[in-house]
Amino acid sequence: MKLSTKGRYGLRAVLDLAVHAEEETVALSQIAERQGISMNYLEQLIARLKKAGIVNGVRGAQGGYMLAVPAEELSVGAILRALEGDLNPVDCSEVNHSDGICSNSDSCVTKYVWKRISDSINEAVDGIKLSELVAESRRVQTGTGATDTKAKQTCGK
Amino acid sequence: MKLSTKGRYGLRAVLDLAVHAEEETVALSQIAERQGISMNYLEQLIARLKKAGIVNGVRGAQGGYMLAVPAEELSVGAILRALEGDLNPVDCSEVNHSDGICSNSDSCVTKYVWKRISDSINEAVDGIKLSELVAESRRVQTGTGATDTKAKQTCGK
DNA sequence: CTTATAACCGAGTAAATTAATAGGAATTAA
DNA sequence: TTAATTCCTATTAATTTACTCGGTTATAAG
Repeated sequence: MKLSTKGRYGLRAVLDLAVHAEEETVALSQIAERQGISMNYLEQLIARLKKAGIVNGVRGAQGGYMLAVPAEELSVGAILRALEGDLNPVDCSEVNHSDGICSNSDSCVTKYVWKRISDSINEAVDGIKLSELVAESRRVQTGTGATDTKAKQTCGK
Repeated sequence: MKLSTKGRYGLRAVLDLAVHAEEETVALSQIAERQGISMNYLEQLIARLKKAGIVNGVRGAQGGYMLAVPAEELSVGAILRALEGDLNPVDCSEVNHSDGICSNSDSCVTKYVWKRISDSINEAVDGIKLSELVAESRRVQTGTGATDTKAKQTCGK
């Protein structure tokens, strides 16, 4: 029941992009360095975000990436789903029945549980906008002046 | 972001035990057959449940397992945590800070997100009692008369 | 007392998934 | 034309999951 590095790294990458939104485009190499993530790997993550319409890429020299959607309108849920796939705790084709229960099998009573978990996760992440994280990030960084030091990996590694 | 078979099979096993609570003890072989799960593997799952004080084992002939706690007092959350470990989406030692944020690193802003997810999952599963599932199970089975047929695996496999 | 039954225990293995690496092709500003 | 950069696909390494297997211990019943 863990998020993979896709979700963890990927959300940080999008946040990095949002924090540097005034820079028009941000090269992947910059994000990779700031966040301490392999650039090759990050490339794969950003590809998912691009496919989902969350970021836009600009090719060629001086190119890079930018948010395709304003941070105020972008939910953490949309970002995580783009990176991780759906956030359901169990793959169950019938989990979306009207009542969440199929009448066929005893084992499917537990689907009720999976549906409740799924709903609560999605509700939580859809309720957080990227702009909230940007604001929090600025609050935390303010006053240190050490914005160019490589981010230490104290969690989520 | 998926629950493993530990959680999926294990919850079904506990539910099976609760549904057959009048039988004093239930042998693992019976649960395994009814639920279509390998007995050897189930053994490992039940060991976790036992360690967590959720079930009791009775050794020897005519032995088996029984719930250690009434189904009304047993939450799905306690069961899943016993089987899966904590239900946090990210292992982060600092996630439990008073405000959920550490002032050290930019990357830790995302901890705010992990904490919100974590809280919502735990709230959801702690709010479901095993007895609710037992009631639902009886409701679904009523009228079929086919209680001895092997449960079909239509989901959660 | 013996035997069958069933919990209990730990090691080992196969399969799947995740995380990452690597190499190159296409595009574009300077 | 060249350097920078995205874009694309394949391969490999590492980790985790999902089991299997072989045994030991306890106990009810004959």
